[in-house]
Amino acid sequence: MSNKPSNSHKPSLSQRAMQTVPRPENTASSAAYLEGLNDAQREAVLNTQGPLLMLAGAGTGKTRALTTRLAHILSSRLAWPSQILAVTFTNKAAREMKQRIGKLIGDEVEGMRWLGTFHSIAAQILRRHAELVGLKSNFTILDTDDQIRLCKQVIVDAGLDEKRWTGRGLAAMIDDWKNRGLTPEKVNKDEAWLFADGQAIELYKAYQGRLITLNAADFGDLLVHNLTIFQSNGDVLANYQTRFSYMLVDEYQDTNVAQYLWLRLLAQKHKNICCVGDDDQSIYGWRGAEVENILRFEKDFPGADIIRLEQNYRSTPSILAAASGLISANQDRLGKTLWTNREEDEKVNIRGVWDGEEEARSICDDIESEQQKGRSLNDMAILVRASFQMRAFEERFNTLGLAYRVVGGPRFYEREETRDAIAYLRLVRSHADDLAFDRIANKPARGLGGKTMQTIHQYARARNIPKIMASKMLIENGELTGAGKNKLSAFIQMVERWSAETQNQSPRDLTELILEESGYTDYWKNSKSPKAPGKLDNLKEVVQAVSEYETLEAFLDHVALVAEHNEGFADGQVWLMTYHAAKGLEFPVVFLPGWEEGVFPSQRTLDEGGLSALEEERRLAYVGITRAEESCRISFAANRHKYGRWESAPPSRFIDELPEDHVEIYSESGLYGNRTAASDTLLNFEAELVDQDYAASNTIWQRGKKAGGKSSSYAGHTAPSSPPLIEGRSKTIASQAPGQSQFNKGQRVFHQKFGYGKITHSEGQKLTVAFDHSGEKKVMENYLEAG
DNA sequence: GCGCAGCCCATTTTT
DNA sequence: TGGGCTGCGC
Repeated sequence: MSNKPSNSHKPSLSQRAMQTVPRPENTASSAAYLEGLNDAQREAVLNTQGPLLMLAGAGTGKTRALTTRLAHILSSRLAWPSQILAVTFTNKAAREMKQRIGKLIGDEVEGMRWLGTFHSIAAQILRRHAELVGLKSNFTILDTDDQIRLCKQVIVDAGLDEKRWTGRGLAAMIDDWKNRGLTPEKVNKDEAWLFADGQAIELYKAYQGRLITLNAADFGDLLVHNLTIFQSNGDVLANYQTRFSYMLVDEYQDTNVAQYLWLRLLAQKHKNICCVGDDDQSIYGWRGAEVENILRFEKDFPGADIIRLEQNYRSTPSILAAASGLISANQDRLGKTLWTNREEDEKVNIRGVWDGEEEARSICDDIESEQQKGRSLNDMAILVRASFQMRAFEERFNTLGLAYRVVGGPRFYEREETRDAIAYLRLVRSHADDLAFDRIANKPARGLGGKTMQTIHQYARARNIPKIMASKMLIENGELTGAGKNKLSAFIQMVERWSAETQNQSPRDLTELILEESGYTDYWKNSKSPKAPGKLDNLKEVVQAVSEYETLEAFLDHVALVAEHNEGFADGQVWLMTYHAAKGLEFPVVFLPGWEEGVFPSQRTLDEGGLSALEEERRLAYVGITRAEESCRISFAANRHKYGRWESAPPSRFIDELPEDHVEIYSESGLYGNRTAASDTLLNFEAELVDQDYAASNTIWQRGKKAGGKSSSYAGHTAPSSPPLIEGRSKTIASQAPGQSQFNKGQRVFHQKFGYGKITHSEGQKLTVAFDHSGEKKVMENYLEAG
């Protein structure tokens, strides 16, 4: 756990951090809110002038320091609430910050109009100056799904093959540019070849043009339009620069280039910008976050002070040591030394098991045994790398009748029926919202098939007018006839009537009216889909959500920017979520299953990500371990049922990076000890490891194995009289009768990892196969299929 | 316009 | 393995 900042080119950072910045002589420094802060936190609160980087390790009381700082600025009258810009990434973080400041300073917090997410604040600014980028102030904010659909239209309109060039692909590329703050004019010409044979930038332009016609902005636009406005309207920028005398940014390691530029522009006048973050917890690189922003802070803001919060109040020494040891394998980091004065307790557990089912079973056994010892289910969490890993746990929970909750998953406002209902409201608000029109014009079916929609689309595109207008013209000039015409006409009349009703009815009543009259509710009532009852419930939820707003506008803005919805978790449930979802949370007991190569780090990362992606995976592991307060239990399975096939993967390289002194290995005797078919298989995959350069000569899990393994009673729990893990293994072994191979010499076979080959030698279940592409290898027969 | 069979694919997801 | 999408047939 050495504090060895490997970035030796930036020595001044650590040096600075060592220095104690003189505490300002300030009467407020004796204020009650400073009590109980440690030295670093106190400094972070009182050092208000000039740029400041607060490097806050996991569990070091970051939020406390940050909210106290704001309270201090306000109560010292350094600024009015309206002069403070405080940005977060999530609505949840913004809400929490507001609450906690409120506890310190009371109602004054209500005046903090510029406390919010990057996107909500950028949206506020953009609404004020929309005309400067060709929008009207009531522009629609598009979500990801709208973006993709619009991209698809742009691709089709450009006459490209929509199978080769997908909407999703174009949207991803445009997003990437926007994350980097690039308008079509600023994109490097070479990047035109990233998509559609050199037409990428043209498509980006076309997409932006469509957005203007639709009077819409996507998430990325909120920031990029702000930048455009600031850069070409000095007076507007100066206004905000003057207004924001203090700035505070949470989770700075997650900012993308556009957000960074936005902050830098705004901070130029007062330069009182405080960025809080932890480079070791940067896990959103794949979404455009640039760890570089935090690594480079000092250069960007000359004269910056750096404060490290390193005293951890969350975890035991072993957990901290494990996390610190692991993360020290990363090259690009500022380096911190987390420490704690908590008592040493249980070491970090590492357990190897036979397969995924057994992993779920053993973790659930642990959970039940903790529960019997009086621990609440709320206090335990299982964190996974990817959601496919959740199924095994959910199945096990259901079998045992253990209450659990999954955090994440499809969100309320992203569900089909919610989005449909919202599309109706959007269309009622703005008849120009073609994306809403496309979505619900024929849902429920009104006989408006692809042909009619096609005609409307082309007519509208040719004249650059909204589709509703195009529809009306097509009806009037007789280009549409028959049933299609009548149905379309009736639909438009309905929409217009609803729009008129906006004046007379509350948003809630209007929503109910629309869902009723449009036939949308009936559409689900008549549906035979097993999902229909749930969808109807969700529609009621939408009505409920709308009723909390005074205007349709307010509700729609909420929907666009606050994609979350209170689902109201019950108490007494085990938490199940991804590492990403767990960031910022903490639990007494944390289970980290699936530490195998290909699962964690993920296969995708191994295949194409390179070093930086691997480092991000490692940070993810760091985030996972540091969620644990008392007990952290890592496991890996020798075999895993994945995509309908059995796969065997070596333990994660991250396991070998954990410091030996702080971990304890519990491996089953059957797995590593006795010579059984199972252990042979393990020996075999160990051989494969050597092939692939994975296994260092003396890895942790091999040491565990050499030690003969410990008993399968785990972490001091009483082992069940008949260990449930036996069932799982015996079942698997039973399929392979010992001694006799089902394959013959010369037979063609297939192996998951090595592909096709021919058996050259057999010895029991150990077969030697000459693979077509991978050469000759010894493998166990249960990894082979007849080829 | 709908239903079904076959096909392809398969991380993480703050706004 | 299984969910989501597509293309075809009614």
